[in-house]
Amino acid sequence: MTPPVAGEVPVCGNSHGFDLLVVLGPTASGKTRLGVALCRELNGEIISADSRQVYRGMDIGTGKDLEEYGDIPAHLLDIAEPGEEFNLFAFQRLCLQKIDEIRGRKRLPVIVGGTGLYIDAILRRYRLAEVPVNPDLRARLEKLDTETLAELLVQSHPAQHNTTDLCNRERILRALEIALGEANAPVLPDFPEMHPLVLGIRWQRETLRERIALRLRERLQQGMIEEVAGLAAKGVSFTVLERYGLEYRFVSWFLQGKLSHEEMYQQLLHAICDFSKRQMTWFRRMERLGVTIHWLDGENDPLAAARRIVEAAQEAPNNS
RNA sequence: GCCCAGGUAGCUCAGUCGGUAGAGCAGAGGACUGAAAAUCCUCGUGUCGAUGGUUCGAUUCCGUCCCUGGGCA
Repeated sequence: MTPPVAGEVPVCGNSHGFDLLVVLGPTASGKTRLGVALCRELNGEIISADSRQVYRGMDIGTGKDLEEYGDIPAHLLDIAEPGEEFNLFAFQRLCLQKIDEIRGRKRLPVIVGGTGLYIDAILRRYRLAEVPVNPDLRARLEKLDTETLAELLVQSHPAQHNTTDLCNRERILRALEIALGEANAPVLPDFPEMHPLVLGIRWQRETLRERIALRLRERLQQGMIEEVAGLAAKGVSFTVLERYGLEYRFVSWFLQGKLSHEEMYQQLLHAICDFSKRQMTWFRRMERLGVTIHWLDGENDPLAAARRIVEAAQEAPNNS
């Protein structure tokens, strides 16, 4: 097989192949490495789809692996301050913008990440209206108790998309804000043409667990605890840190004396393994809802397998 | 060799005054369009160590044997 030469890769506007590459997988599966390698061969740039790596200064705990990128451009990393809000809407907007920019440079956008919801929002084209925070509305809603708010949401907007968290006051408020504000939102721009090729890395559970444990030990040696302590010293409150991912939550608890070092390690390890399972559940759901994921065996040279799939896709007419 | 105590779910154990059993942990599956590394839901059949006996019926009672701890020699 002949690896495509930079510049000759079909990137957009053509009727064959793909014009967007996605590399997904659970945590510690080797997404970044594969994404970077494919960028080198396909003249690509990476767009990170990771809800935690957007924050500056949170490197070790989010597994940012900055040294792996080398000269490959990586977008949507380090774009927010800890404490700042970042969410699905912001991701989708920025990601679509980056896809457009990268295509403008005649290069291939390569989305790499493990946040299933974010990737799904791109691949399944969620229609998200732009609804900013509305302080007046909030002030009025704040007076009602949570149960009333939930009823209000369910009754007035039975079709509201997010059905997960009716018991969470903050989320109900936001859902109502969106539901009530949607009518006044600016008209949504059209979704760009996309013919995505989606690759997924997967491992035997047992092996992935070993990789997660190994990586966690490495991160502790690299100074993960010091990183969290440093953020706390700079004024990022533990309340905020505890919301920014498992590493930050458990290390914060350790720093506050709520857990011993050993407890922190064990509980964190367990939480990360649980999380990787939930990620896989999300990917399976995406498949069920129509996204084709080409699975690569992490243990068996995923890059070579990816090359084969890419080559086959470049020859086939797209049909997305 | 003798005397105790045990052998029940992947692990730690509970229980059945005889009617084939259930907790915790571990594990698994799922929901989910604005905090998503979030939030929430569901899932426990296993020769009850082996083999005889008593019994309508034994994982439970009795005998023998095997294994694992501990003690005595």
